[in-house]
Amino acid sequence: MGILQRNFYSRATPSVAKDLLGKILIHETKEGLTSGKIVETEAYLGEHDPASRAYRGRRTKISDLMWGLPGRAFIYMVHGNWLLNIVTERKGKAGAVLIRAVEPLYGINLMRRRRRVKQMKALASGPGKLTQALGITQHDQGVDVTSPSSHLRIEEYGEEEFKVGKSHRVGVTRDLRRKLRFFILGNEFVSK
DNA sequence: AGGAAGATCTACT
DNA sequence: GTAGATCTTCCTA
Repeated sequence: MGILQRNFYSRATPSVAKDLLGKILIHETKEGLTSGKIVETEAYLGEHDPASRAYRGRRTKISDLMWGLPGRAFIYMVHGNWLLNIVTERKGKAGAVLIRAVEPLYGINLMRRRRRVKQMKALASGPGKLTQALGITQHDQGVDVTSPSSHLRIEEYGEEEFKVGKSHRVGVTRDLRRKLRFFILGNEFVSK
């Protein structure tokens, strides 16, 4: 129980992606606290992954984070949506896990207000939806999710049995042969 | 300047 | 269930 330590993130990216399933993502703002159980993730590898921001070692102001300290938030905008990733691998090696969907736990009324949708299922069942629901923006760029004092952090949950499903990543123009999307089988908050 | 980007919503068949 | 419009930043020309 408790918060996930840095050594959790300082491992091979696909393992981190799979092991983040069932953990709790928490975000605190002035409006209140919201949290959800992670039910879907994707692994983005380093230099050899054409879908990765680190492809061919391409460094920009924000992709630089991917080579940095594991366990920090890495956020970027795609089609008008903020997407939340967590940096993986040891410092100096690029990698990140995209959080694609969470099952709402606390602050559901606040999420409803932010998202303006009726269906619970539509609250956070997608990478752009969950950042809206939890109020995550570029303002959280680089935040250390392993720190108990962070307003954005990830904690362990109780023991829980579930089966992990795998597939190719969603929406990427050039994917790898390997299946790098992970999700909790049968969970209704998975994006598709 | 202009286009690309791990997406989402709407309005239909 | 699917196609199409629209979303907003950042990066490259």
